[in-house]
Amino acid sequence: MTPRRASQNELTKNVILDVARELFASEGYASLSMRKIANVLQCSHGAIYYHYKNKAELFYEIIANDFEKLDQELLDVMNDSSLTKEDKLFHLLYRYIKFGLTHQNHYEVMFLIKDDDVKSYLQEGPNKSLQLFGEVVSSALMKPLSTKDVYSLFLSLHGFVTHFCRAETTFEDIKELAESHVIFLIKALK
Amino acid sequence: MTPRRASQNELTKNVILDVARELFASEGYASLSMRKIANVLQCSHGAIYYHYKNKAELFYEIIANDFEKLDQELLDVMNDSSLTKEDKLFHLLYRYIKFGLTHQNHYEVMFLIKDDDVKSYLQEGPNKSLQLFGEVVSSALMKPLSTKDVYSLFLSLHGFVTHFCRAETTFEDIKELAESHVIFLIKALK
DNA sequence: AATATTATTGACCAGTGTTCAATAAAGAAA
DNA sequence: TTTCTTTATTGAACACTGGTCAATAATATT
Repeated sequence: MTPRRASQNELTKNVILDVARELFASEGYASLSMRKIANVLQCSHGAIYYHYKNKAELFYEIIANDFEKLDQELLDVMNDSSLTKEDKLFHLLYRYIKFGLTHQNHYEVMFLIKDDDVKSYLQEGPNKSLQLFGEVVSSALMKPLSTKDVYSLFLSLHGFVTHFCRAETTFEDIKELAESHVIFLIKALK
Repeated sequence: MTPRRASQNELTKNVILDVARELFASEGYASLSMRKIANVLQCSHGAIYYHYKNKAELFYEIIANDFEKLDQELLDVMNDSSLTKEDKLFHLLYRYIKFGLTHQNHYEVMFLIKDDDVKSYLQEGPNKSLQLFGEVVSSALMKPLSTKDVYSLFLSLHGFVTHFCRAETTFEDIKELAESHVIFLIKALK
């Protein structure tokens, strides 16, 4: 049996997470195998399973962070006192798109993947973000939105992000289109 | 070596397609393996590769059909003389959603799957449908739509379908929501 | 020093898409 | 009818995947 690694370069959750996060951002969920991660970490794939029950759990820990980042981003726009209410509304939607397209592989796991193992970990994340989204948009609009309208608005943004995630387009490439999409949606709100 | 099957129950593209289409509708792309199809067909999985280069090619042949069905559905609404222009617009959007949600696994491959093998077969399909969609909506709206607005409208519907595909919700379950989503989007068009 | 705990390994399992030599069946040519 | 060719089929093999687990090495505790 090969000797166990020295405690200097101990395999911790954090070490795994750092490596996995980076690989994941460039390779995506399906393409990134536990063995590939283990390879970069210079450990056996079995070792990862000591720290994480399975692939879905490992990836959820990465994603959980992203939901917080997304929520924070929405709140940041909301609390930016240099923006008018009108501008806030625009930027809320615009920033959502930007977030999705600059973290495409993350967005995929957050909102797109059908895999049951993955979904079992995604309980509050999406709902919480959706709720915050609704509150924040309502407040920027200065008019309470119906749940249905929040849904429509959110899903319309979601469709935009989804489409360009699939096409692996960068945000820079569709900036103008994103802008016009947001303007399009704001018209529906009035 | 096991004797080759009698020519009576010959393995043809059509036989494969029929079985694959059905299994695929209930199991989805990722979960349906070539071996499972072969199993139902009572042949070896290798035999399928004689007729189809790979899994993606087989599934594309199924999907190609679906694009035609979708296009036809849009045209049917367009040519329904019992509908006013206003109603046509509504039904175009509504029927798009209905189509997506009643053929979820098909929709997934048509517009959602990231897999490079699959995408290599999906060249004209989506673009052609999008173009038709734009023409047909413009005509129902009695006002030419900018490419950007067609995109926005389409992606907003797409987001709706995508979301409920992921959640594996039936169309019946979100009929009212679909209706309000369509109304929401029509507001943006005016 | 002996023992218990923790972390790691790698063989193994069942599954995947795909390839391909072997071969059986059917059809054409002699 | 016999030979040859073409076509369709099989199933072993390959390189992967996520996941499990007994063996064991390193570390902590007694």
